Parts: sequence; structure tokens; C-alpha cells
Amino acid sequence: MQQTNNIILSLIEKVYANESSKNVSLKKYLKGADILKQGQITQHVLIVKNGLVKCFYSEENCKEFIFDFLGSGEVVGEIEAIRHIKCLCNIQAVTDVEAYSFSTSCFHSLIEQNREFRDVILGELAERLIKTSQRASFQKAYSAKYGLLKLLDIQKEGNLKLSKSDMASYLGIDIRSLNRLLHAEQDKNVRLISHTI
Amino acid sequence: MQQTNNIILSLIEKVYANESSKNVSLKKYLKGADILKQGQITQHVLIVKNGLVKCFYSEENCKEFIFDFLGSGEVVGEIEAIRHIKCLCNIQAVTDVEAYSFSTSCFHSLIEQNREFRDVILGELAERLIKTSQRASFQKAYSAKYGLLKLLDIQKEGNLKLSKSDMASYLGIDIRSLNRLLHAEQDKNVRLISHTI
DNA sequence: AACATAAAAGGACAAATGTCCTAACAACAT
DNA sequence: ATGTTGTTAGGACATTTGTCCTTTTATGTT
Repeated sequence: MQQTNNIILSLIEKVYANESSKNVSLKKYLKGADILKQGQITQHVLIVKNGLVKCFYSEENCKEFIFDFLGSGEVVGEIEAIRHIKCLCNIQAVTDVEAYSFSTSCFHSLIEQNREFRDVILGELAERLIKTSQRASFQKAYSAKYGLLKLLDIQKEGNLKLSKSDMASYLGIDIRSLNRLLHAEQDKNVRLISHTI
Repeated sequence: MQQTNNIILSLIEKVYANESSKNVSLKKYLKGADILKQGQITQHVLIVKNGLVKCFYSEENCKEFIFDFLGSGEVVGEIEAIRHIKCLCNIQAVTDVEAYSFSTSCFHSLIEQNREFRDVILGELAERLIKTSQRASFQKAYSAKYGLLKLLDIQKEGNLKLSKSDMASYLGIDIRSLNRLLHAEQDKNVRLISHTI
């Protein structure tokens, strides 16, 4: 889930300071705000300064699938910029969020002229591809129970609290199933505890 | 599934011709051959000249998940080169395959020096991320039936025949489930036909 | 031809997951 | 305080998917 990418953040902050916010601006979003909407044309690339955003598809059958949570130092809208396409998915602020914003043309010239920036973006794309494909594989190879355990770990570790609805969308299951699994886990813990007494 | 990326292919063929195979070599693999094995250290990046390869994870519970089929003009091992990591997954030849092979250091200097190559790789990564995340979402939002219909279309379109086992691994379901779904589809067609008589 | 081996098909049952509903509860505006 | 809305919880049932097994059908080999 959200890993802090300090390199890209300090890079963009350097640009922000140098160019005295001509090309780069700092935007703020309140918790729950829509940052990008699926299908919308966008002209900007964002780099999260702080806070957490969720990236999710809205499928035609009205189900949502969260395929990533992005945090400090992570990039949003770069795929759309690279491929010159409309927004693939929705981006929504899970907490209050600050993000550096710059135009796609600015993004392209950074890629062109700033070797470090380019390498970071390449690495970022590769990393995300790894995460995404590994998760897809895991979710298909194991029952939702194991996905839930992983998710609970991530939440504990990152000290982040997700709504039940978000958890279900991340796991790709129904809320009802999530509740059942949580219940089963709880039961198991109770049994463990009473066993140790 | 496999889309032909002519740009990168002609690019690498130019390099192959120019450098008289000093840095780039053309390798051949027979159908079924292991091209890369998960966890193995690799020093090469490959670009498929012709044929089809499958990329799949072997999970610890012995299940396999095919997350992509790559064809002519598509790149293999670039993520490992970018992130300097061991092979993420297995790559296996589905048909007989010819592929251009070059060292990771050669890959990096191409990225560095050849703008066109770099842009193509960036585009390739972005495109694959789109495919992967969209498929993950689709597979969770819809029952396997719809995934199967999509897969059948892809197969017809690409005129490619997959084994049942590969189809199941691609859909992330058991062979037994695949057979059931195929059966149901067949029944539906029979009903449709007898209805039109 | 005879055999070995792998791939495909499907029965029977168990487990996991989804759908539809209703109820309880908290948060919040009027 | 009251109504409204959104979130959480869970019962009951249907559907989907997995697991285990056996049988059949191809495929290749000696």
C-alpha cells in the first residue's frame, strides 16, 4: 500500500521552489473529495505531498474495485499523460490531501530533460506493475480470507482505518462476505484466547 | 492479449543490424520451453520477434496465474532490469518463439541514449499497467462467466488456441469450473439454435 | 498394435461468495 | 428532539466455485 517515495517528492519540491510555482502548484483536497473522475479528460499530473488517495474503477455493473492506495511521494495521472488518454479510474481523497500539480506538458518536458525524474517515473511504473499483477495473482490463487489477513496487517502497519466498504472493494468481495470473514477471524481469536487461559 | 508493437520491433532490428549482433542476439525457443523462471537471476531483456509467450506466477499453494500473453514486439524482463530484481514470474513459450536478447546494461544504455526507445518502453509499461489493473478489476467485479466470454473472443480474434489448463489459469479459476462454464455456454447456444429452427 | 502418458470431461459433495432483506446504530442537519 | 441519511451487522437462501475422484479421449512411443 502507500509507500513513501522521498526521491520524487524532494525532486518536485525542488522544481516547485525554483520555478516559483509557475509550472507547479500545490493543491489541497478535503477528505472524500474527488480528485479525478474516471473517463474525464485531465491535463494534470499530481504528486501526493501528504495524505492518502484511493484509485478505483467503477465497473458498469456498479461495483467498485480499488486497485491501489497511494500516499506521500506517489504519482497520479502519469499513465494518462503518457498514453494521452482520459482518466482510467477515479481518484478520491481518503484523508485530507495536499498534492503538487503540474500540466501534462510540464510532465513530458520533465521526463525529457530531467534524467533523475525520468528514472524515478520508470521505476514507479515498474513497481506499480509488480504490485498490481502480484495482487491480482494472489487474489485469484487464495480465498478472500488470506487477502483479508494481508489487508488487516497493512492497515495495522500503516495505522490506517478503512471503511468496511473500502475494504470490500479492495478485496474485490461483497460487504456481506467481508463481515462473515471478520466474524470468523474474531471467533478464531476468541477460541485462541480461551485456549490459553 | 498479444498486440503487435511494430515500433519497438523495427527499432531493435535496426540495432541488431547495425551492431552486427555484438550486443543483440536472436534466440529461438521451442513450444513449451522455459524462457525465464520465477526467482531466477536474469541478465537479459527480450523482445519477442514472433510467437507467443505466457507470463505466469506460481503461487506457493501450487496454483498458477497467467497475467499476460505477450506477442510480437512485446518486451520481457524489462521490469526486472529496471528494478534490478530477480524474475518476478515464469515466462514460457506457448508457440515456437524467436526473440531478440540483449543484456540489461545494454537495455539501460538504450533507455539512456535512444529517446525513441525510452518512449516506447514508457508507453509499454503504462499500457501493461492499464491492461493488468483493468483485468484485475473486471475479474473481481464480474463472475467468471463474463471473463470466459471475453477470453473466447480474444482467442477467436487472435486465432489462438489455448489449453484448458491455460484458460483456467488466465481466468484464475479451476479447470472444473471452466468446464462447467463452457458447458453452460454450449447449452445456451444449442437452445438458441433450436429456437431459430 | 499395445502401452504409457497427458489432456479433457464430468459426478458428487463441500466450501465460499453473492443477493436480498431487515434491523440497529451513529452522525448530522433542521 | 426528531427526522434523515449512511454505515454496520447479520439471517436466509441461491449461486458459484473448489476439491476429490473416476472415466473417457487424445497423443505419442516403442
